[in-house]
Amino acid sequence: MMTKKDKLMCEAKAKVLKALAHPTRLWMAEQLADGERCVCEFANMVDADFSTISKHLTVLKQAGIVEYDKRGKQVFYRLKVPCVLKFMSCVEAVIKSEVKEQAALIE
Amino acid sequence: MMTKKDKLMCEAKAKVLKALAHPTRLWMAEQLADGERCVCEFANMVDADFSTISKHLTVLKQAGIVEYDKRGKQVFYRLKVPCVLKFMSCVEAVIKSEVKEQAALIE
DNA sequence: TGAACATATGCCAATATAACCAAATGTTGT
DNA sequence: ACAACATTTGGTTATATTGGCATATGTTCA
Repeated sequence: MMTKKDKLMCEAKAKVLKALAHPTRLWMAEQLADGERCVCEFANMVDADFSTISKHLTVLKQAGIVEYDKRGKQVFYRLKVPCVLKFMSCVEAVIKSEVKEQAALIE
Repeated sequence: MMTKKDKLMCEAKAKVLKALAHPTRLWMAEQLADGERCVCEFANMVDADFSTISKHLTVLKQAGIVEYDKRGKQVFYRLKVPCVLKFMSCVEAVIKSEVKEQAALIE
């Protein structure tokens, strides 16, 4: 049975996953594995409006994945819970498994 | 720079994450850690329309997270890449970190 | 063959997300 | 105080997701 407690817990977890479940946000989170970045750096690296990038970072912030630091005019974001990226090797395994199957179908 | 290749890769990964980023789907995936389940079992465990459950399972299937097996009238789903659940301990760490911070604010 | 059952699919309405532009906020240096 | 800059916020529109209902498909058993 999916209890009320289960539901609440899964909603909380889903929120975190959802935050990472966007190509741009995921990419930015991965970049932060190398250390903090300011919003302006992302603006140069990603092809999207400045405000769009800012909003994506806000989503990551609200999910508890990143934290930030205002220094002067700039805002620096960094990973708060770096383990989120360790998961990516598994996600890649899922993708590889799919690709393999599709390749097998073509044969 | 977020290259075209980066983008494609992140889109693929995001698709997998997105599939898990729904409370009901996440819960169902977690249940499958204990072994396969048929759709009818989920129907008894989750408070949602049968068709809704079926659709959620289809999303997990298309993301490559689960696979199924038709046996008689029933369809059994099981985890295809079990490591996806290992990530949950990290997701829980994110949540705990948030809860702690909020608790600290109240003090 | 036909009834009973398990699951999937199509359609639709409600809601959530994403992106851009324009405008607001906050900071630094003059 | 003002101009220049970095970032956030609000408004709007386009698109995607979700969930339920009704319907279709496929299987078993009599």
